[in-house]
Amino acid sequence: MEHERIESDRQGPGRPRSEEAHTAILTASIDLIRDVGYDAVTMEGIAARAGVGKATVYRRWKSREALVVEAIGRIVAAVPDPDTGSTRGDLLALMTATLRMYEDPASAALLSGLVAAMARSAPIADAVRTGFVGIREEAVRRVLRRGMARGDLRQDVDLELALHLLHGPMFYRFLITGGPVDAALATDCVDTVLRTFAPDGSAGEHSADGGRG
Amino acid sequence: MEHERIESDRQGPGRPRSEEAHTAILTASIDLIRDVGYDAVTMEGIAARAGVGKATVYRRWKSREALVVEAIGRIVAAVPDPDTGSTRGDLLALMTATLRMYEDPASAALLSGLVAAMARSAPIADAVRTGFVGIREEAVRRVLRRGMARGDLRQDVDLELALHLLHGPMFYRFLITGGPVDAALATDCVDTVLRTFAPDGSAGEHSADGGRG
Amino acid sequence: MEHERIESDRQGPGRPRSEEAHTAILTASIDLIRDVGYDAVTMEGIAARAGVGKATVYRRWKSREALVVEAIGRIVAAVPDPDTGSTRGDLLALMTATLRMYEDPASAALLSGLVAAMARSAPIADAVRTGFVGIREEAVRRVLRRGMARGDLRQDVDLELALHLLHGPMFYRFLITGGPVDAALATDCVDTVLRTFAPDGSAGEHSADGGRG
Amino acid sequence: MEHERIESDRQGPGRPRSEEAHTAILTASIDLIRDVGYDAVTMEGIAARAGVGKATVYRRWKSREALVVEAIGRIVAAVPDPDTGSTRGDLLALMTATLRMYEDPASAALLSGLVAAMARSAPIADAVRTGFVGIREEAVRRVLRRGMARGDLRQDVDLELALHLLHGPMFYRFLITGGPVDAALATDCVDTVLRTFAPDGSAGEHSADGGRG
DNA sequence: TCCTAAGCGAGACGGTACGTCCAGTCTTCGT
DNA sequence: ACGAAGACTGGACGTACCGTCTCGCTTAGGA
Repeated sequence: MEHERIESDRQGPGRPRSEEAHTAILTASIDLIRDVGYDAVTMEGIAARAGVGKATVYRRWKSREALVVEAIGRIVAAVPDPDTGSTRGDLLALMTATLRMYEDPASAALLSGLVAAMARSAPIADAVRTGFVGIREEAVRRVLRRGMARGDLRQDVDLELALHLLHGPMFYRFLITGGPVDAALATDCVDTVLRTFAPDGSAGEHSADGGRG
Repeated sequence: MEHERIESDRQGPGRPRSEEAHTAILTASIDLIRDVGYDAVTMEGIAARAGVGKATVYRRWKSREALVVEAIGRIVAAVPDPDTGSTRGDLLALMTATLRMYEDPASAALLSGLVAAMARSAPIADAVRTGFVGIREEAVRRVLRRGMARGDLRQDVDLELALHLLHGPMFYRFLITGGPVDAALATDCVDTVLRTFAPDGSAGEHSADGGRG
Repeated sequence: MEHERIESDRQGPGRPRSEEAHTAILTASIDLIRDVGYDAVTMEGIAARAGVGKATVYRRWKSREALVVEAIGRIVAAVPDPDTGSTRGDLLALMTATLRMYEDPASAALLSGLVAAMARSAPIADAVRTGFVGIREEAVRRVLRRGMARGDLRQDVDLELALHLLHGPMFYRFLITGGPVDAALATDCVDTVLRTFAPDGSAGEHSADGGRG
Repeated sequence: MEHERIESDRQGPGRPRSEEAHTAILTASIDLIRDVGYDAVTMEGIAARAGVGKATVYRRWKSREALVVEAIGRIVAAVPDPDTGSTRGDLLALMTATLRMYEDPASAALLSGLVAAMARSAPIADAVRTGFVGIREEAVRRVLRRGMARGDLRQDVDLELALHLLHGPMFYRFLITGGPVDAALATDCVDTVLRTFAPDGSAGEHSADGGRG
């Protein structure tokens, strides 16, 4: 998440960085994204709105993307670790959390910007993969492993394929088709995974219709 | 596609517009998107690379977006309309064509640039959707409808879901996880779709293993 | 004088440079030097005061120094070439003209600014020497040569020494002691020069008292 | 000389100021003037070169000028009080001491900077007048008064005019014409003063040629 | 032997100006 | 009336210093 965040954890010499300024900058960033849109957000504008010098912004984040990543990270960072008793319930809970990210305009704007940044910058891509995406993927893996242990799924589930089947379609719809990223799509993806990796003797237990109708 | 293109079809008085200049500008745009990415493309840079005055660019397109939209239209590559006899063969043929796009470094760079552009510009997003993506999706729909007619698939296939299950995972891997977009993934997706929408009496006809081993 | 001026005499293609902008920039520069002093003059301030973009300033002058040098050139006031019939009268006329420069608050402020600029910039110093000071010195030399020809002065007058004796004390008082730069001082300097370089047989013709009492 | 020096003579409670830091700052200042020139000297650079915090510099001097004045004061402070037996010898001794100041590059750079500072700051101007200039002027007055008592000069010497005739020309040459401030000029000035204020019966005792040839 | 006060190096703070780049518009000349 | 060339105003970029303000840490004198 802090992919380009300039770290300074240890308390070295010198005046410590102001947490006030930090917060003011992040708040200003979010406000500006919401007010004028991601493209119109400038470092100069953020500094001015936050009542902060430009150098204070650059001291903490090397780029606008890095800053916005952290800003929005404050909103969408929480990823649940659901335990509803059924694999289907757990997966739906995770997907619903992800849905909320797509549905919130600010988060969606950030996500678009992140993808644009990832397309051109390997470091940003890595950071987003490990920080932003990684924790969501790990949550999915946890649920799937629990499902295998529980017997809801086959023992040889291809975790990576399942992951792609769950996240890929929503991502594609969000970025490419521009259609609604809604509960129906999420449910379809979950049921597709459940059917694909259903235990041998129970094919059809979760029918595609069962999840929607 | 020509959403913001400034038209001038009628042959008024004075020197007619140079078709050379037109082409040079579009070519320069595509080259620059490939080389430096959409964000780093500037009108100034396009004009310079095309050996053209800035006013000449603005005279024809009123924004960078409008220009890029038209440039994209020029590179909508031909998409095959395979008829191998089986739905699985047809889908694999389509996916293989798409694969080649991801695998070719130049195409991949362009694709990244397009996504970045889409993320920042609704008109570009629309243009890419209807032009670039649309023809690929239509090819998939044709194959799926033929499969339904042929009896390879259920009669009530959710075309949109199928489409997302086919393209989403590859797209996600390409942009987000950065992993290999290869035949294995393509085959898994095809088989997932075939199983999900298999006719009622023939579940398991195409096993996931069968498509890979 | 145009030491760092960026030349563009030939009329190439493209929009010609605006003479309006040029004048506005120079005027703004002079005004600002007068108002806030050389050190406090900034390119940003000049551009703002002139109602001009910064790039327009930098397109014409590479540096603040280069700009100020040309601005100075514009204010090289006319220097009289008096011919009162006597060397003493001519010198007093020249010194009175110089006096007016010291006495006028605006000119004095500008002069201070120039000296400050000269102390920090060799190119500016050169420009002031040749453009501002030079013509005044040449006027003094003309009068002295005429005095030598007329027989008011010795034939071997050390022109440079005379020049320093005339201008040095007033300059010193203006900048260093801060005392009044008045007619009394000017007259004393003139008479000192006349006595120092009086023809051999006429020492004391112009007594120091004679010029004041 | 310590015009803006911040005093702290009394030994209050708390840690006393480090004489090491003091010396390091002054040394760093002189080194930097010599190395990069007065213009390029920054408080930040001085502190860094001295291995000292910026606050330590500002605690002692409130401006760059104040600091540099003291720094160079350590070199050029001494003014002789010559007694060679003749007024001419005494004046030449004083002027030679002043000459050395103009000839030393570091001192000359400081002098330029001081004039620039004086041109804009009354407090600095006053401080330089009373400190830097004052002690030199007082030395000249002492010598002239001794000359009057001795009978080398008239009893009604205009001390201020004499002072201006001695220092003005050198100062003018240094700042304005940029020519050499050398012994020849100094001697000419001294002899001009001696002739101007020679006792009534002894005009020409010190001819201009006598002082040079 | 602690306490208090002021010093210390370090470096972050809100700012200002730098010199560059590009946006989008506006002239000029030559074709 | 087009073309290219390039100047125009405007404004964001990322950097360097400004002079001030904390930090944690000495380093003294007085309690």
